[in-house]
Amino acid sequence: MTKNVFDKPLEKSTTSLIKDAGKLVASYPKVPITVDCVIFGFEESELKVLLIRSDLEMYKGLWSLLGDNVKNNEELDHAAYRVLKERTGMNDVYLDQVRAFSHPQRHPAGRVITVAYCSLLNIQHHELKIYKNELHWHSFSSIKGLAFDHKEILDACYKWLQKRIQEHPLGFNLLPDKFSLRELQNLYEAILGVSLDRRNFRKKFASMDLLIDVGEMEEDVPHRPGKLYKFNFEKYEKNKRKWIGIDF
Amino acid sequence: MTKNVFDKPLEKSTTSLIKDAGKLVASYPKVPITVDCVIFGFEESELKVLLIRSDLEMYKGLWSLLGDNVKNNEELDHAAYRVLKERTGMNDVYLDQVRAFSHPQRHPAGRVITVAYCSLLNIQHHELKIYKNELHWHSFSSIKGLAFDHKEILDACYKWLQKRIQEHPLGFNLLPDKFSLRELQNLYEAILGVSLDRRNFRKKFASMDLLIDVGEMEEDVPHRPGKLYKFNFEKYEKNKRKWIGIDF
DNA sequence: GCAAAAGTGTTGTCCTTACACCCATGC
DNA sequence: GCATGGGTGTAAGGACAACACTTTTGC
Repeated sequence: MTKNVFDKPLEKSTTSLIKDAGKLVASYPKVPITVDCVIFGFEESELKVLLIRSDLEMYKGLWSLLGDNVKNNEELDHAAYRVLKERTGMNDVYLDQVRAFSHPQRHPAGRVITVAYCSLLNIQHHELKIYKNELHWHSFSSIKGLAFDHKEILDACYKWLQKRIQEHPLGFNLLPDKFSLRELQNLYEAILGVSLDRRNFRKKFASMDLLIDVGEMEEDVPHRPGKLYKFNFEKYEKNKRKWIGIDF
Repeated sequence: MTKNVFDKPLEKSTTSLIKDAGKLVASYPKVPITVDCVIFGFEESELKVLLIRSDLEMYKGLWSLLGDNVKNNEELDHAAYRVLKERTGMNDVYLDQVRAFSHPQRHPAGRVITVAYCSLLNIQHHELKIYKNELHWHSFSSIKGLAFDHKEILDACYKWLQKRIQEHPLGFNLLPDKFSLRELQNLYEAILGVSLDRRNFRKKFASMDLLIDVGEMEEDVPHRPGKLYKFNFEKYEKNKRKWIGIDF
């Protein structure tokens, strides 16, 4: 039994209230915070990621995620959008927070905590406007080592993506406005790392009734052209699934 | 077109590598970091949460989550476990990171970023050993306002829990070792906020074949006693689901 | 014997899976 | 005409939802 003056749970403690919260917080250790953005794209049936060359001498030659420090009084979300804007010139992109990484040795210069953000975007739609530090798309599967712990962050975001894409229609952000069912299927197969039955895949999406036939066909393909569709975001938003089901 | 010296994406940039990473990081703004733990329990068919009285004068009388600042070179996970240990005396509890909260005004004393952790535990199993700041269990549904932005954090963790419990057998951490199907169903109903068909619920768990009949019955119940079960964690770990299914 | 919850089965519907053939186009 | 992928249907099996009655126990 602890001999504590507050032994009885429900007794009101009136002693030792802290008046100067500022002083308290001033006594906390302070840490540099960064955000790192994992930007996925899709092209030629392949999942891609935006990387830049690390500009640290000690990581010379290695690639790294798009990141920056978080400014004074800047929200993490804002910092992530800012990084994306500054590094790529892109707007109109949605970012999701994945999680924080805090190994004390994760940054060679001492402790830096980073918060990972993830996004998916349409390579055709979002032209890179800034190529500083050799910014460009890398095939996801070819990525071996990265600067810092960025490989670990990337892998965590990839798992996040795999899960997320099965529950939300994120995948459509990776495709052109108008896409064929084959492209859609390639996307899912590439991200989930499985192959899917074509007929069942098509039936699945047909039954969801969330694809709009735009009345056009593929062009410049060396085989029979497929129909083009776009995703019915409005309908999706209206009928969002209220999911109840125990499954493990 | 930007007139940038690195216009060509694939050209190797050999200029302006940063030699002194320490200096760079030293120039980053630094922020006090805290962790906050949302500890869920379950008792008398009700979802509960551990709270303490805020010890800030300005939040006098309000309840708050269990939190503390993150120490120098301390991992976030470690800090969360430490808080739990220090505040409750509990060991052997799993914590999951939910996400970071970073509104610049979320802490009255200035900017503090917090990372929320969530856990579920068996109230019977984990006796509170420390009652400092009136630590005790609160009925989740009765919680109105909390200090700081802790209500927002709590709500985010509740949503996280609802999703999580459908995909992972977390719920069993909230129950006694041996439990009846009724208790299990009460748990799911309380957390998901729905009512479930008893027969279908039992069939579902029967078909999973993850419950072990311990050959005992409930005692001291004012009605026909039910069989007691325990969860087969080993079998679950062996057969973990490889889930592929598009559903939104 | 009454209240309260335990325990149990069937049926219809829907979703998922597995599987094979003809069609349209470019070359 | 051949290669390439587009487009389609069906049957079986499994999961899920809806639904009501009998049993056991405490009081």
